[in-house]
Amino acid sequence: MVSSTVENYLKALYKLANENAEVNISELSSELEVSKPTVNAMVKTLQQHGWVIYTKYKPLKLTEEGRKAAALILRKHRLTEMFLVEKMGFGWEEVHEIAEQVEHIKAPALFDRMDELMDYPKVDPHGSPIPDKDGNIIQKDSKKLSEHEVGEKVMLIALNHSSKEFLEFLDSRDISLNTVFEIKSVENFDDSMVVSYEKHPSETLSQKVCERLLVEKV
Amino acid sequence: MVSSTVENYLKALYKLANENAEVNISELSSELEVSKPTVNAMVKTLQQHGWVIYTKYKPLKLTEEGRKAAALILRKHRLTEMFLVEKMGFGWEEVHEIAEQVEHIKAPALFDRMDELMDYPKVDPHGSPIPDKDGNIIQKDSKKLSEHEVGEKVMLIALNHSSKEFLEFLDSRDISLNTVFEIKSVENFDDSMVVSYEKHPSETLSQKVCERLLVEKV
DNA sequence: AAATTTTGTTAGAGTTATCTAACTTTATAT
DNA sequence: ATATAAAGTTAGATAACTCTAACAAAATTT
Repeated sequence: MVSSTVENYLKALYKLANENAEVNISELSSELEVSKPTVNAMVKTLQQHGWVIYTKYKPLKLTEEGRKAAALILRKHRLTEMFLVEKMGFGWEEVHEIAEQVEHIKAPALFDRMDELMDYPKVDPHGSPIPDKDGNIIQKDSKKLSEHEVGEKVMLIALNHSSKEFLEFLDSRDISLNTVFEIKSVENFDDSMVVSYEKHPSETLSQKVCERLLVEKV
Repeated sequence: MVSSTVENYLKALYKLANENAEVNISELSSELEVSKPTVNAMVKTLQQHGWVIYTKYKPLKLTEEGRKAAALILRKHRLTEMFLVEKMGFGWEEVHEIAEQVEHIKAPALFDRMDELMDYPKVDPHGSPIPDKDGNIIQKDSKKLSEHEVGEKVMLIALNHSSKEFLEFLDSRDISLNTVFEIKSVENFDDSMVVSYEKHPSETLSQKVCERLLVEKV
């Protein structure tokens, strides 16, 4: 049986492979906060599962089976997050740590039931897509709020990064998925944006925030 | 942080201590299906946590802290089982294996929320009491069906053992918690009982079954 | 092109949880 | 009360996962 440890390496590899296609041992090492020799050793295990192709001194390549196996863990993670929010009343900033543990549970029926009870949700509480049972993932296309221009109306459909701190910041400004922003102005100096939405006629969002909000035009 | 492995030793110790007060290394060894030297080594870990008192060649004694720590794991297990049945539509025969994994999750909020959503249940789906947050457990007193006599009317309030096979047997006879039996006759030869309940005017239950049904007079 | 930095590997060791084999202690039976 | 059986311990080994120190290879800089 695959250990949680191995599953976490696979998840990290998948995440980095989505950003860069090729992944270094060093990158994995800092992503997982373990030493490079530890990653080096673990690569052998991943290779034995057929999840990665590796030759000495070359970058890691995730195989199709690796991609699928990782997506299925992600599926468990995101179904759990959605279940915790939708069916158990947790806030979107509380669910990541719990899902980090629940995702390793070996009980397909549990996740199938969550899926069913929520009527097969397509995204998690942060707008990230939930892979299907075959590990296929449909990424809705969206742009960063920062890429839009004055006058545009856009709806928040997902978040780029979902740290607790960022989620709490959004809570404090009453920003949630599906919030519709109208861009009032863009500050040239620091790329901050002034937007209006719902009961907030004028709110300034820093560039850092605008880069993390994924929106689509409405 | 306490590993699941250690938690499983503690659980087993707690279970055996409820049956015998004093527990042998050998008993633990066969309960957990690990070798005696392995148990021997683990006892040192349990001792370091202050969960057990041990001197060479003497039986193990669970401490009060050990009892409490074990009860809190049992609490997580039983809340999970009840949640799976009550809120997720699982059958009582499906939940043990899942709860066996979920009980090791370190997220008090998850279990508090289950508790709250179910309005603080007192028993799990098999009628076993759910320990409170301080590890206190209220054992309802009950007798085995086999200890009752012809003519008595009794209600099923819990099960002694909850193997999947036994639970499936009960399902097949439409027996569930709160089923009220009237004892029609007792067979001297094999101690089987003929009972009537609900839509079953006459059903024969073997002694083995009658010993596993915990009932109270109605 | 050589020097430096970054990246990757090897070697050796520690921890946790497990095993078997061999031995000792305690309990049981004749 | 001695022999046998059961229970417990010690020693030594293994597997998974981690580390640091030292070295080698590859990439980058000057």
